[in-house]
Amino acid sequence: MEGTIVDNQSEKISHRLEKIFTPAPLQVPGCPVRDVLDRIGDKWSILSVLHLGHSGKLRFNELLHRIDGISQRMLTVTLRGLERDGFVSRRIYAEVPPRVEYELTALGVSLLDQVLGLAVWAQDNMGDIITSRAAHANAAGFQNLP
Amino acid sequence: MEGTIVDNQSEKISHRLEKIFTPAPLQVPGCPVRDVLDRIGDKWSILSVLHLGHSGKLRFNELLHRIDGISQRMLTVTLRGLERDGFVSRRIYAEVPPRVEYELTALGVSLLDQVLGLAVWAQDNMGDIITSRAAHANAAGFQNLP
DNA sequence: CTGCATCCCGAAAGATACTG
DNA sequence: CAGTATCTTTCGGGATGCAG
Repeated sequence: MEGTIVDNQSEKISHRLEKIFTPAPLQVPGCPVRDVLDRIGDKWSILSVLHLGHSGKLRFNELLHRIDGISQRMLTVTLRGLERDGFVSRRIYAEVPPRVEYELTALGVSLLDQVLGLAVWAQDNMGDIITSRAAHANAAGFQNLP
Repeated sequence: MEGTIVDNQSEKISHRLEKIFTPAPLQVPGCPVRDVLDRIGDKWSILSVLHLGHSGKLRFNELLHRIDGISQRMLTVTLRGLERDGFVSRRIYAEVPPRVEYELTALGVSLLDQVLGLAVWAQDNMGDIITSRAAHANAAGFQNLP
């Protein structure tokens, strides 16, 4: 496999591809890549991580108001998942009224580092994506004209 | 906000966080980050991109057999989405039997580059995640004992 | 071989109301 | 304030059949 776009653009890419495909070829059961991708793929986890990274410690209601569109229930579910995987710490203060603070762990910060790469990429390349979508929308539109 | 874990670990992180949060604070409608994250968050897009990056040009049935667990329908849907966003090119050969080859575009390769960061990270840190999950499973187990 | 159309189900997500 | 409980709705995606 020589001369592909991948090889031409970045030698590092093929090295990392080997690393990913070598142990197990991305099989569904028990594949780390699949597993982590499923987590960060859900609707709210990444947003939560980005906000926690941006603001540091945050209380439940602070997160609830910062993450646009999330419901109380989904914030709870999301935070429980992130805590379970060790990305977020949950600190409860025995006060009245109760106070709970969430913060990224070291593992969470290292995840944030990766996710930021993707987020910045998304911002930088959104123009190209929009353009491509518009082109395909036009092409599709021609098919359906009366 | 000084002295947070984020600041201590990597100065670059805060710079990129600013970049992400500056234009619009991750609002749901029309946010590039959300948009791209939704796409790569679906069950099969990333896997398809990884396989196309690994093998170069691939035919429909080759992809179907390499991506463990995907159905014919979902492969079609996934490839259409990736093509629409400009990540994958689709080349049809007017032959009998018909042949269609898929390949990453330059934009697709640049996405692959980002995704690989995440994939390698996932492999490297899976141990910690498993450990954390086990700990929480035990903790939960105690709550439910008779 | 490629891949669209249709039907259908279970899981995920939203809305709402209630509690320590 | 910080959740939990419950109900309802949405929808991803699997199975199947058909077409170019």
